[in-house]
Amino acid sequence: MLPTIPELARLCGVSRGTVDRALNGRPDISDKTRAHVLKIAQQNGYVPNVLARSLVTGKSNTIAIVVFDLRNRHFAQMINAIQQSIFQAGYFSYICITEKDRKRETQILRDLAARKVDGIIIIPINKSPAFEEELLKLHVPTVTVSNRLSSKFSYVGADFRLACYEGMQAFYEKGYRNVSFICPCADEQDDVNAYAQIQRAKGYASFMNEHPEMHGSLITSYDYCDIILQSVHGRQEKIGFFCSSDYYALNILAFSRKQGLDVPKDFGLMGFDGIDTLDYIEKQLSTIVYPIENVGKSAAELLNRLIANADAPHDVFVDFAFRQGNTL
Amino acid sequence: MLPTIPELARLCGVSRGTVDRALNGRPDISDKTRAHVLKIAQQNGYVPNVLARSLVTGKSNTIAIVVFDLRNRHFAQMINAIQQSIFQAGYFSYICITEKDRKRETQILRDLAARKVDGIIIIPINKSPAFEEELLKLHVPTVTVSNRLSSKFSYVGADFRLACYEGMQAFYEKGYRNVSFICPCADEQDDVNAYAQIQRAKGYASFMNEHPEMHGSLITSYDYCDIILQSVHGRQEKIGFFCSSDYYALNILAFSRKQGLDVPKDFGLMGFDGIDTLDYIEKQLSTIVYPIENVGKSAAELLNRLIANADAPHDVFVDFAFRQGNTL
DNA sequence: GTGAAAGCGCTAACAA
DNA sequence: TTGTTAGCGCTTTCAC
Repeated sequence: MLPTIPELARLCGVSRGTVDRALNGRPDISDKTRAHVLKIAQQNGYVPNVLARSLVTGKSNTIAIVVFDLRNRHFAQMINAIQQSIFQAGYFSYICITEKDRKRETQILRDLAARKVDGIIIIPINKSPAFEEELLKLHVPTVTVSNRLSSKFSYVGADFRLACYEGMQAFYEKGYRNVSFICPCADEQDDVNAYAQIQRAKGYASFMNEHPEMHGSLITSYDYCDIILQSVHGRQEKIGFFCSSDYYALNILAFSRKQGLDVPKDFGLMGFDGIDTLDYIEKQLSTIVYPIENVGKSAAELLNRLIANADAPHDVFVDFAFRQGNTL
Repeated sequence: MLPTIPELARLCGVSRGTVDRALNGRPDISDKTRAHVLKIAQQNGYVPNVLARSLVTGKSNTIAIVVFDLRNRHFAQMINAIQQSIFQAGYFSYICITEKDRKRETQILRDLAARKVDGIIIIPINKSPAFEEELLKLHVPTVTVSNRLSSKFSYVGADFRLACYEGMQAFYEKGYRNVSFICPCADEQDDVNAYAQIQRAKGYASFMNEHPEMHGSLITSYDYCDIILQSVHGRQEKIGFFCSSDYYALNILAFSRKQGLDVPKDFGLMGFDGIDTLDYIEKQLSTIVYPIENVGKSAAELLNRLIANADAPHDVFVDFAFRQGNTL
């Protein structure tokens, strides 16, 4: 349907090599022939076949972004940032959603290798050594984000542990001596990679360890709203809840609205991530801002360097920041 | 690095054709040879080269989703729904962001044709006949979403005009006789495709025409918050604002919180789309729900049929629904 | 400055 | 049942 190089060659009365020279701005061709070929190509709506080109060059100019969700604001923001970076470099990107299905993730990675992607940015949901080995065997430059795999893979993230430790300090300074940490993901099966979440829980635990005067617990149940309701009931002492993700905090705020609870009067609340949905709600949620746009940008740049075999840091840690709202 | 078919053939001591038969479950091969080839392939980490396959079959098993934004909840939800549908059919998808840059959109479409995508789902930002012609010349099955191009292209959307007309009825029944429509996008340059937005504005206009007792205007300025502030000031009569997108309404709610205005006491507010961010805010925004997941699903199914040359409706209109909140 | 030919890795049609 | 071969559309090398 669309013309190919041999076709243009016939139309122009020159050889395929000459057409190639004209089309791709290569030297060793007269201005006249070049102009002619270009005109004919244009007239016939010539579109190069990138697949054929990739087959011979070995470069597909495609990268893949593998995440387990898209509805979460966080991922959309990150993907957006990555796209900005790579588009200029001429890359297209596959977006792949694993839905926290480990098998699916494995399959997707295999498929991506079959499609000869030049690189992969992934928030992995697997973590087994077998998985790592498979990923390595694909021989595709890979950057892991948020969820760490092992030192065999480049990583972009933040010091989540320290971040939560500092979040706890904020509670402490505000006079809270009873703070629980809400982190349902930490409870998932052993074989799921929840690194980022677990590090956050560890930061909490480490603060609690160092402060025996503190009370509170790690809440790994998805019924955290009910648990909060019970904990708050008839209590005098200041009590706080630190969520490992803003989404939990948003749910809690919606819940307390319905229950007639007042934050921070009835309990203090803090989130994590700093998603942009927070801009629209009535309270300013205190949270730890994990600058996901920077993460995306860094991951893209790192991957670029890996692909180009250029010098690149193995890991990149972005700065987080505590943001004071009015829920503490 | 990774083995290819000729390599496996050598390793197995059979011909390339036989390897192909084994690998792709084709007939005319003994169980024994098949098993042997499969084992060797597995041992050597064989991964097919999909590019080479596509080159010969003429099918890339890839579709593209072209939108102008990703940060908007709406698009993320739609992409998610599309992915669900097409993944089962074995497709991968490129996500392309045009950022409302018309040239960029044109370039992206050309690049997609060069990559031999099997189909395209697009919320177009161009609308010129020249653009349509270019798109047609690519000979790639295409489904337009929300923003209509012309009858030359399949379309998935809703009757936005009727939707807004009905939205106005809701205002009317609540006693509002002064309602303005906030639709900044309607003001964009002539050559930008803002079909969905403009249809909404038309629904408003048509209601206003039929009801001379109504007052109000079409607000196309992005300073709509200030305009509201002035309009509301010292007014007795019930006044309402109908936004062509929930995002405007969310901004207005955030603004009125700051200004100490009370919705719906000081003014009535209605949005459009029903994005899921609404679940987290303190008010229940009255809105028109445009079921974007259905849109995504329908678009994917329609595209599938177009690609397969199967019977397919030319256009699909999904049902919208007015959702009563507490902002009227 | 231009043409001819090999080959990227695969599928598919035809021989053996 | 298996092997051989001709492309898919392109890049690249080498010869003219």
